[in-house]
Amino acid sequence: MNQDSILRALVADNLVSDPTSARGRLLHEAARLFRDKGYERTTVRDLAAAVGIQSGSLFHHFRTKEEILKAVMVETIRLNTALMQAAVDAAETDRDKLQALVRAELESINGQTGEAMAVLVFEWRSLSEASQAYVLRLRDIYEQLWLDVLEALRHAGMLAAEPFVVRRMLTGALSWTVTWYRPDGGLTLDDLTEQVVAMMGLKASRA
Amino acid sequence: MNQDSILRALVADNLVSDPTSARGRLLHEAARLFRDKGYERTTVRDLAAAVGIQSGSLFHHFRTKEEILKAVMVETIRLNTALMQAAVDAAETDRDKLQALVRAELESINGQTGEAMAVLVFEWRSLSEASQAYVLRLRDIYEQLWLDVLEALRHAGMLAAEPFVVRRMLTGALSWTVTWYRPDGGLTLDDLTEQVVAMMGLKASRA
DNA sequence: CAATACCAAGCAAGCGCTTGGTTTGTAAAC
DNA sequence: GTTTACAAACCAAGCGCTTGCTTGGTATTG
Repeated sequence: MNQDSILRALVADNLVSDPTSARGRLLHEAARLFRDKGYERTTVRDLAAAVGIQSGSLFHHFRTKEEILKAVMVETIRLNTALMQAAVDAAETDRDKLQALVRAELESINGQTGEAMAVLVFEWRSLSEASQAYVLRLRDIYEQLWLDVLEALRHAGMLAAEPFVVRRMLTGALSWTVTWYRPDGGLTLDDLTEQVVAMMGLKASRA
Repeated sequence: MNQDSILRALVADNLVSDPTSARGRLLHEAARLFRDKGYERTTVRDLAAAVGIQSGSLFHHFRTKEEILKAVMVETIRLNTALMQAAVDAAETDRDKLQALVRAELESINGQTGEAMAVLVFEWRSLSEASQAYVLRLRDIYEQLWLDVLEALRHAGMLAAEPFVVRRMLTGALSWTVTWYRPDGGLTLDDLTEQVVAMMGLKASRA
């Protein structure tokens, strides 16, 4: 399963919008605008202009502006959960699984879905409470992928801190790369992955 | 130099507003509101109501709403830079200095100045470019404190990754605690500091 | 008696969203 | 293979409300 086929499978199940459809293009532009200017500073007129329609026509596709924000977040989580799952499945050892997760999350934050991931981090409070609860449930699935791997490492004596603390620190550290990492800065995502794993100082397995 | 005397010195030099003055109280309330609802969602009427005056009266103290956001950020950085400097100076070894910095930053994020620190992280884009540039210069001083310590550790062979990468990861990891850490959750800031330092897996000095 | 701090009222602009009507794509009916 | 039918997609206009900020005047304080 490569990235493209994972995306296609989700589109087929109607869990993610086809990027070439009107809805898909709007969500992509919305993610970019929300990241660049913030949700509140982005007007429905901005969103409409970005896809070349009138502001009123937006409401043919979405009932409210907030629904657009929610859709950006929901679809992003769905896609990345599937990508993460594939990354974990493809790795052999727990250490490799962790490295694969770090690499995949860095990719999701700084690659194709980067705009949407930044929105997920920085525009959280602009979601209504009901939407927050919904997105949170999706996020839990995603987080469990991490915790399973970290707990295995902890159990093997390779991890010096509590898995849930480690995961939260990693969430912050990796999310934050969106504010400073630039692929043309002489540091590849592989380099970065290596540095992160090195920094964590995993010990040799007791087993 | 304890924390109170550091604050008093800054107030005396007019670098930070007296927390008991009208301006100081407004900035404190503004930080709280900006963190809770975001800068854009917080209206000047909200701000005025929080200190018990009319919205128009705000503009006697600040020329624009953005100036309030800028003041929150500037004063917070000034205070925390001074606190950090004191923490570093008080520690002996480089390892202890790092631990002191981690502890101090966790304190600043989750303690008294927590609201303002969260604003600094999440409301950055709401600042005008001119203000961003100004705040960035102040931040550089603060960051250099960290880099000096991390470079010393690296030089001693205790650090497995590049200092500037480590600092950026730490910035993200520690900032992120504001979204999940609760002091009443059975984990003290000391515990957390310990876990962070443990997670980094500092090696024994070569010296 | 001047400066500082505030109030009451409201303006101009921009906001999300609605409305009534027109175009466009598609596919069956003839 | 043209006509008819109809929904989806869109436009032009603008409504009602909120926003940051201004104005002219009044207390309060040293």
